[in-house]
Amino acid sequence: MASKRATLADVARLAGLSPTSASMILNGRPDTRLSQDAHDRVNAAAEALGYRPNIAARGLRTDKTLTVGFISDLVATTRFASGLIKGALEAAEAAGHVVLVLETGGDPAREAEAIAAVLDRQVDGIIFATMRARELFVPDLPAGTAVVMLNATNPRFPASVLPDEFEGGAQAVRLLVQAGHRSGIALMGQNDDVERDAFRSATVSRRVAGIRSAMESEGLTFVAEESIWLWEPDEGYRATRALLERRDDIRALLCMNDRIAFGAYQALTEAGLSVPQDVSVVSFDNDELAAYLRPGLTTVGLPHVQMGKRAVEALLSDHPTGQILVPMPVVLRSSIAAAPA
Amino acid sequence: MASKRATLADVARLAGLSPTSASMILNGRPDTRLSQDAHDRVNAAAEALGYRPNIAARGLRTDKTLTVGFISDLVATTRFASGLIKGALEAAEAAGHVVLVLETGGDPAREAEAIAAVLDRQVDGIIFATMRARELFVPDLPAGTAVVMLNATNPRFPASVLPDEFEGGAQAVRLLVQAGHRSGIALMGQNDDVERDAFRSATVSRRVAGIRSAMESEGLTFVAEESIWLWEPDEGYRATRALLERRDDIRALLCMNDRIAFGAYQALTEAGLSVPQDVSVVSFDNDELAAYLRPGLTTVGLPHVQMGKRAVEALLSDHPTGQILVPMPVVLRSSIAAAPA
DNA sequence: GGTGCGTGCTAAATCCTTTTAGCACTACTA
DNA sequence: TAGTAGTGCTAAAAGGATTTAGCACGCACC
Repeated sequence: MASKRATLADVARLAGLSPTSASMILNGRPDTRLSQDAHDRVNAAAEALGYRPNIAARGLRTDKTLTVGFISDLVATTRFASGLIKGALEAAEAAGHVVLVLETGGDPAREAEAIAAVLDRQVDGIIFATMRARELFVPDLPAGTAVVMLNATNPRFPASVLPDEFEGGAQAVRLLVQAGHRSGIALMGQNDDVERDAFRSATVSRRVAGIRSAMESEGLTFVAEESIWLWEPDEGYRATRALLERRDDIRALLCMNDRIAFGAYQALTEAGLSVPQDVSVVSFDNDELAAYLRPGLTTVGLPHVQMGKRAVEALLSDHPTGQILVPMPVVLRSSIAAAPA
Repeated sequence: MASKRATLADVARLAGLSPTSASMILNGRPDTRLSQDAHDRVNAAAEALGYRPNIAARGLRTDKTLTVGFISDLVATTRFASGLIKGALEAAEAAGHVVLVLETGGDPAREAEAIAAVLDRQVDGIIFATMRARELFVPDLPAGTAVVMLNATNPRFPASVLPDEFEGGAQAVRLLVQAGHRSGIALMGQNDDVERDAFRSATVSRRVAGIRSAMESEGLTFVAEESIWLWEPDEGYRATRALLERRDDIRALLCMNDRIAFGAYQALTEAGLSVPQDVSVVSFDNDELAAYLRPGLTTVGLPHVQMGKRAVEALLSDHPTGQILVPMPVVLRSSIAAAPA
């Protein structure tokens, strides 16, 4: 029904003023000496016509499109991705912006395409997100393009948002220590001797560093460190089973992620050990999984939504720069019990 | 470095022609009588300057923005959401379009805002997506706006994309029947007597209809139907436990979704029954979960990605209309065994 | 009575494309 | 020799906003 959108000219005409005046009034320009009467007439006219500015036309003149580009390697794989997107959408909405989401699959050609596509649309800034934090290659961009790296880093773009993995790693250790665990703690998923050269991601190494630092300052050592190549339930199951066959003094498992912990649960159950009475378990990520397990898995979560939010906020601030470390929330459930005295 | 984007005028100047000619040549206008030489010069100039058209400016003139709006109630909750988005992005990319993603949380006010925001940006069409298929209320839109409902329906907008739940439900039944199960089958999550008035969603009722239809045409009946209010692991666990205490003739569980099945696994394990030797399990959705379980859960999946894809394809077709039912894929894992002869 | 100033408003340019209408020229026809 | 047709190209408008520069008027002042 609504035949055509009203334009500024329509509003001006209805108010009996020039488009210039209408524009100034609707934009609340200060220092303009238009009469109160003119204000009233324009506002009434805009209201009556349901006027909304055409953002493309405005952008042509002002170079602001109230739109940001979100270019991600993967969108659908993990809950991580959607959390980042959700956070970005929230912050954008709060700032009256809107988000163009593109996926590259990590393919440089698609990435170049994606960049071109958002640039063609004159976005106000671009967020580059990766699902596994890594150093991301980014092709050349016109100077002055605002860029924030999300869960990624790049030397050319100083602004980045990352989870505070070091502190998160330390917190996981402290959870066990606070419950009285000082011995029989195994680290599942990481063994520096084996994996020295296996670069996983920038953030994982910080997670490990945080873990080791906290262990050291508590004066503790792991009773075992199981290297796990693929951090998936199957591998977690296998590694835990092997560990339990070798030793009978395991009292706590510090798992590098929830999927490993999931596998560990199964191995523990099979071995007739119950969580947390016999063995406490703590891990990382706060996957959907962690809530489904019985007993619920205590885990140090990845703050996806917060990260997405902070990234957009940084992007829309005057000069996005510096590294933002977002705290990882401790999600307490029921997988840690007090160590036997 | 790149100081400013080259404009069409720059290209024209470099080629020694008018912007008109440059535009026509670059857009491959037929029936124009510009010389081969002119073509060559313009193309060379565009190449040299790295010219890319400003889509906003073009849109101003042509009313095409190569952009679609994707308005969803939830973005981050389920893997479902990201699957839909991923599919939409893929199809859009293939068509040279780009996607504006907005989230409304199901709140009518935010929904109205979202619609206004995409309309302000002159999108070529809008997709309304919901995470639990339902009849979605949509405020008035300017006539002629292309709209496709995704996982939702609305009488005012005839085009919609839905999973083929009827057929999917039937397939789940057939999986059991093909394995020889003809008795001792329990339906977990649905009992018509109890839930007659509890409207879950348009698609769930079709799923149920498909299940019942297939059971009937096989001449079978359920040995038990457990109503489950919230389709989460905890409830699935509880319901299954209760069922197993009541009866000892259960040979197969048809679960309404994977999370119920997950809870059922736990109850079965506790009862000393193994999947699939003692009890076969089949369910719906193909959650991430389903792959993590041991043994892997055979499930009739929701075709998220396909659905997102089809929705955008429909939207960009001449006249989006009609209901598109996307087949639900059977994902075979290891949770169904042959029934004892 | 000329100058200066404040007041209230607008014409026109600009952003970058596409598109309509038509110009200027040559070659050919009648 | 005027008229027609074809060829190769362009001027200018349009699309919807913002912004710069400045007009016209009334009033006070010396």
